[in-house]
Amino acid sequence: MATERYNPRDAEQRWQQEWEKNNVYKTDNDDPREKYYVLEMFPYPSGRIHMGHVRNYAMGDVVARFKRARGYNVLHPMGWDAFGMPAENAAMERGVHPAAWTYQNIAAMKAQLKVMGLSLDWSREFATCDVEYYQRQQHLFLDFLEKGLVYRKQSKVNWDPVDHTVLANEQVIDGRGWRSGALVEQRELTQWFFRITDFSQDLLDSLDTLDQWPEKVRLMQRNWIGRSEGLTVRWEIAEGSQKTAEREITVYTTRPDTLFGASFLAIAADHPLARELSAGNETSAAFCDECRRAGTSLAALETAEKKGIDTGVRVKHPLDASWELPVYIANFVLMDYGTGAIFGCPSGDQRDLDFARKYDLPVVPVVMPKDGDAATFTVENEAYIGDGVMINSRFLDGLSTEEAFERVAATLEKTLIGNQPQAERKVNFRLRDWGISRQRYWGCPIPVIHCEDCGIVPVPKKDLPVKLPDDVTFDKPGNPLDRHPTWRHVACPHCGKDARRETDTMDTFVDSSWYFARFTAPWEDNPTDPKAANHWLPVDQYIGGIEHAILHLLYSRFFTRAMKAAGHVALDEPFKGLFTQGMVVHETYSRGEGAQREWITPAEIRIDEIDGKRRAVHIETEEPITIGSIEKMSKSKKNVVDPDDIIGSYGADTARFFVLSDSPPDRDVIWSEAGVEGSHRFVQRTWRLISEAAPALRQAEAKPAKSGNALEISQAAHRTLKAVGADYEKLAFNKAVARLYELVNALAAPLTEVAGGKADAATVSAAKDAVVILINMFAPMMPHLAEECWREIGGEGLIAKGAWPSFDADLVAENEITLPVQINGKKRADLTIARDADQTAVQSAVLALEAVQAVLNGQNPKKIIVVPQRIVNVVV
RNA sequence: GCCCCAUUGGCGGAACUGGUAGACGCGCUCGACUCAAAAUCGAGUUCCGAAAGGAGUGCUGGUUCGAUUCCGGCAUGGGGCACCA
Repeated sequence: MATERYNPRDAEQRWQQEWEKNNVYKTDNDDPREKYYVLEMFPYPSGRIHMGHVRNYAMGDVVARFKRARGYNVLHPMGWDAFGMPAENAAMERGVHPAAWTYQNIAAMKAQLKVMGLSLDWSREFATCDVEYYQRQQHLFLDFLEKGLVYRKQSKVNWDPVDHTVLANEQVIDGRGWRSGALVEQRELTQWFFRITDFSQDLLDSLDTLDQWPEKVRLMQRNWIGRSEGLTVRWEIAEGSQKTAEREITVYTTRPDTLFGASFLAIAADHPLARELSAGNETSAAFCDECRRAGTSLAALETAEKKGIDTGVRVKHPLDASWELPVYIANFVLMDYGTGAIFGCPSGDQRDLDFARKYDLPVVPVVMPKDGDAATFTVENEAYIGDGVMINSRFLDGLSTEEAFERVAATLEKTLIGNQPQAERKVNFRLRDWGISRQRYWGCPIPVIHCEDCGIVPVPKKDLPVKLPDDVTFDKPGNPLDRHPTWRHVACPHCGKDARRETDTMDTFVDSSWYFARFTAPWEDNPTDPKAANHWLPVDQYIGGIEHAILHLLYSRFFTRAMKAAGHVALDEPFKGLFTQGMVVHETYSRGEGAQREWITPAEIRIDEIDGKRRAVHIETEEPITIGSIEKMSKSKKNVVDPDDIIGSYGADTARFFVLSDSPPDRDVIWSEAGVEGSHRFVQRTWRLISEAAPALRQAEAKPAKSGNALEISQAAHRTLKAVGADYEKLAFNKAVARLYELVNALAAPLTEVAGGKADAATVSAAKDAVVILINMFAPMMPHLAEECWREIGGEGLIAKGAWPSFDADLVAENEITLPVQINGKKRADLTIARDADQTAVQSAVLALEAVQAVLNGQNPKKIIVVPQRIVNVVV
């Protein structure tokens, strides 16, 4: 009777070869069945996959296999997000060419993914650094340029004055360059931009149609796009104040109702007026420089202490010309948003209030809560930002905030200064155009040529691709394309004169903004084959980390619209269903500080617990290591766990099953191996139960029992089948796992009986039916074990090509239900009663219960609440 | 700083649309098998309490017959903030 333990090392390889031999996962674009496109966000080829990848791809694979079993023609491709900074860093640190480094990493990671047994169509694989891919991206860029979706403008970068290099925000640590340690400056460069703001309103409105996206992602995008309705208001500069060439300052405000609470104007350091004043004033120039040094990131800007300086310029209040207000240059005002100038109403905005207190500016409350008292309402250290009733606001007093908004808007629209209205209604978006220029080598070259006579000349499509030169060096700082001896020299396609290539490459977000479309016909000479793209798109189920909730997804949505404008696809929204899986997070470990800080992988350290305190030491050197915060697994922080150990000891199925168990897939998990033994036990237990019963099962016909002893077996199997199918549809893998455990627990005794030859024919048939269902249910999660079990019980063909079984409705229905009985909201008893019993029957049955009688003590209950099919609550 | 999310036993978590809190797994305890161990099987396992019973879903206040679930405030942790991908 004893069978051998399941050996994943042997079985997994065998079945992977079998699938490959049969081309099971190769997708035919002309297959007539209904399509289903499932896609996981493709990985950056950092070198090794980590548990976060395993989790992501295991989920996608369950969906792919499940949908295949449900009869769909499934597209499930894989590729590589292969351009980006780490390859250049490796080149600088180790002298490897970025291409060599990247392709080696891809080979290593592909091997790891292969071991996982994913049902991917590898024939469609590509890397974004393949010339064949980025050539089509250049084609798209030229099309967008032609459609007016691309332009150039001045924009700021982090400049390292020692390394002569543009730094990413990530590379700026406490205002200094990560390698040189030099204070980072901001430099203005002319850079390329995509006009994503052309689509602001549409990108916002269409969020409502994405009903298969998580609400939180839609909300984040809505806030990011940041539509606001407000007023631009012109403030005249008062005579007799600081001299300036300007006559007025235009301010954007969403709160014109609070105009009578204004106590200052604040302008950005890059505002034309600030620049003008700085030219002749050292203090103001120094302050503006300081603001610019703060870094390009919004987070850095907003966490910095709020500061400003008085320019000496005074402006006239738009509703009272005799009222003059000071104009400050302030570090919290952004030139990119609105008009680069605001009016500060300290009582209605916390930031303005802090600023006013700091510089001793008046604070006049102008809005109070509806039920407030105007005589006593004051604002001290907390601004009142809500809606309410206007006070201290002259002709607005007593109005609601909305009414006041309208009155001010109507008044100022009619007031003319120099024949122009003083104010105009304006819809404003927080969303900015997408800067795609990168001063780096390892990216897609922007296919443009600069000619002294002809200006900017697009590279003709017939001259594509603009290939990256291979012979580059990274021993010197700066962009290798810039200092390449020949690459940038080229004849102008227009006039033939000597000209130079654009040396900026594209942001890697561009690469990932259309790869999903390329997968539909990766062999096509044009960027897409519109027929294939329109057949497969939108992606039915897109799965990836929540960290991409805004940028990647928004850029892809824009790109799809731009591609539509250029005729490459016929749709707006690329992703119909989105699932944001939680991240696999882990503690970080490091030694050294600041720019010297060096990250250490978990594999290199040991955790000791001394007096209840956790301490980390380096295994090799025994030196103490700093335990840092818990963060998403990333190559840069090295807090990654390689799945090879787990797959090596337990097999891919156990690893897949384990990462799908327990945690809800959209929740972050702190990585821990505790519990992997349980998953492995389940694999072995399932194999043992099935293989021991297999000789008997092979002979039997699968037939659910409708009555008798075996009924329970069939009910358990069919109820689980219904529930697991629903779980897979919702991507609730952890729940499916729990149900499978329950079913196997329930089948253990009958299968042992069958194996021992002690079961009657009806039981053997019901057991066979249950086992067939069981194997099909765990097949999407543990495909190798499923094939092995399937063959063992004499199944025909491959489970990977099999159809999802259907459940028997009679077996799923419940005739009797057990109602919990509460007394005053606390459960005191159970009542088992026919499912269709009516309210009165339930009530009298409840009153007859001993527990209820005891509490009632002969009296009548105050109230009995019967929630059909759910619960009874007796109120005493 | 701003936007979004999470918080339930020793641990991961379950609880459908407001209706039995703790399914399932891990760990632990006890038992069976064994010369012994591993593997396996069985029983128990929120906390307090001998028990009866009581308390309990980060904290706090509210709505409700009834709140892990809805609303207000707070705390802690995580993600994003436009050049990490």
